[in-house]
Amino acid sequence: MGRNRVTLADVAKRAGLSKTAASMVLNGREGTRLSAEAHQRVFAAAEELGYRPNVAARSLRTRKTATIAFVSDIVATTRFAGGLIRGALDAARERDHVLLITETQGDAAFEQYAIEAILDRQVDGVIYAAMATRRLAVPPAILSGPVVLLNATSAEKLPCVLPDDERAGVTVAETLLGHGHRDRIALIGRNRQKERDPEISLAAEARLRGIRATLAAAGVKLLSETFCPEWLPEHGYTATRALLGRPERPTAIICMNDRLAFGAYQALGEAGLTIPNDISVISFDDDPTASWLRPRLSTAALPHEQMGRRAVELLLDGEAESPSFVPMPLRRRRSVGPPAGSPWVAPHD
Amino acid sequence: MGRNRVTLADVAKRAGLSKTAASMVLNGREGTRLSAEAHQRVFAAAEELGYRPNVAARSLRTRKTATIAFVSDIVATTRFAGGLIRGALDAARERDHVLLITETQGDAAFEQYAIEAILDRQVDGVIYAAMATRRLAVPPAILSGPVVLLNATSAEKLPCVLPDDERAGVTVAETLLGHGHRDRIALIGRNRQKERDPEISLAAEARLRGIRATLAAAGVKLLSETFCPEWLPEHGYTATRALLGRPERPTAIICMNDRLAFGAYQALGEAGLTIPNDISVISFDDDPTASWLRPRLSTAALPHEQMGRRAVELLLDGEAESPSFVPMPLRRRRSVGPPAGSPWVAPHD
DNA sequence: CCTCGTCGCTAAACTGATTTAGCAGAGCAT
DNA sequence: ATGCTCTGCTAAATCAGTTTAGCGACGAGG
Repeated sequence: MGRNRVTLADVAKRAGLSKTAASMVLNGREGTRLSAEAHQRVFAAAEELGYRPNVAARSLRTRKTATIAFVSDIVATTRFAGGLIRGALDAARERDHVLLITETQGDAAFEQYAIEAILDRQVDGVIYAAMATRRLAVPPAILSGPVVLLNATSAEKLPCVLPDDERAGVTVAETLLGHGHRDRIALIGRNRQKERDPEISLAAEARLRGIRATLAAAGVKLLSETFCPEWLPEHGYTATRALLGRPERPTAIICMNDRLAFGAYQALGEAGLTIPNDISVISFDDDPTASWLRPRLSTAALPHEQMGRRAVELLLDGEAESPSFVPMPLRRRRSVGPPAGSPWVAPHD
Repeated sequence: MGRNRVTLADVAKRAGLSKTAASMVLNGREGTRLSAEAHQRVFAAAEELGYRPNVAARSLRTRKTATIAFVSDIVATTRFAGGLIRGALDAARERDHVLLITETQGDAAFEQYAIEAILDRQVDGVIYAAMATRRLAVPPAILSGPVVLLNATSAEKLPCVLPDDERAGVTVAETLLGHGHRDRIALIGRNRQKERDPEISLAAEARLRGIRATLAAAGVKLLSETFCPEWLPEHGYTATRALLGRPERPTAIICMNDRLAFGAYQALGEAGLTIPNDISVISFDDDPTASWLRPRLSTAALPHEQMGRRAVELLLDGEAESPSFVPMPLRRRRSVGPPAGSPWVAPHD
């Protein structure tokens, strides 16, 4: 790859100057006393020869590689990863950086290997990303340089980027209240593990907190809270069926994520109920399938692209206070309406 | 990052030998006449000091970076990309290589930039990936080194990795025939553009070819073929509704991809039909949602991980004939059964 | 005793950039 | 004429490895 590349020496020779001069001109160094004419000649020579610096050679001297490592537990392979990487990629490009991607697959040996591989390549910094928003233990080796945690926190109080799940909980609850739902709002997806163990999830507790605070402030209590062993479609399906078997039917269901909502749609469809006429559904994540459903699902979106972008900004530009919370915008679609049988008219959305 | 790393000189000094000796030992060079004892000392010193070579320094001399560029049009961000990257990552790790990821977003300027960025970093080779299986134009700059096309072909007959869509078409048709479906098989997702223009899709034509050849060989004709402007859920929904409005109801529907099948499920559900008792559905891709559906969808899986892996193998190990077709395994789930009203018993699956 | 080959190892060149230290010449004041 | 500063530029060191060329000691053969 690139066998006969033009080197700085070639440029210097063509410009009739020394490598030093060429280097300084091309790097736009201030305070050098090279003549305007020398500048011209160097630029012209570089242009004519199509000169591109050799990053390896440069970084050997400067210890900067303009390369960021994106290390994830397993995120790079899941559907959730796309946005994270894409955002990071964009922000990196804007800063003339490039992304080296590795995956630990949650395996200690792989992690060790991955980290050595990137450290050997002298990356300028590391973005350590998690698939699920959670607290994690950062391998000590990467603490030797700049690190930003993406979708994660750690005991070390490292700079990190997190989705604002609590605020999303507020938004979701407010939306339901705004449509006139009051005392017949059901919640699907309680999960003690996720709520209690920050190493498993930070989202569950935060979303719940936001929802509860908002409803409480409006003097509203949840009709029911259904526990689920996981946040998968089948559990949403089971939970919803159980819900429909109870005497008092809810006017709205909050699902802790879209996969649960997916299952809820299936159960509601089977029961012959229409969304949102009979029951409204609202959720979190904005999984791609949310807009495949009929009616399309209203959900608070995980701002993956923004998060990936923010991580790079934090890493390269510094500043910004540490737990950087990225807002989760509500995707207003068609799954939320006024409570069944109410004379209420939906607000514009 | 890694300010005070141990260098080869440190190792050599500790072993009481020259840098040359240390280098040769650590690289396992044959034909050197260094004593067994010298080997011992170098290994011991490297181990004790935790020596790790500086890749930049090495590659400056050797012109090998043990880095592969993964350039995609837009693939890295979609749900389809995950497996591709994951497979490539795995295969790269096995060969002690690392992946540099960039995205062109289908934009010429971005592409130009991305390619310069990776060429500046002296990557050992490039994997050029497309989101949709198609023929594309390869930017000349990357032809200066080893390239493998992933999920794509080109006019230049470069080495490439493709899913075996035609064989998948055969499998899908065979499955339906195997369950006893004959003359009432409908097809959803015909699309002239996709079938005709290889720069848009290679899959449509290949899948269709496989299906037709197989049915023809069994003396079976398709009941109907429905055209769709895109392969999205809404089009599958519309097409299925249209299908159900016809006098003769199909016993099985082949969808050209899972998103169409998703829409088909919705239409069938609304019509009160049960899968597979009333109608069987089978499809292509194995999108993650395929196993969220009720019943779970039988579909010929795009072998993304295998493909990513194969691309790296092709790039690094060479050999293997060029259009490397990766089989698409059928995920046998619950959406296919014997034709409605038939006394037929489903084969084991 | 001289030459030759082999063994075990090393000095130094080389990769392509950045950076430090400093040189030659011009202009000015003393 | 001498010393000084300023201008415009360059030689050489440096980064951390790999690779080439070859050196000194030793033993064998003539």
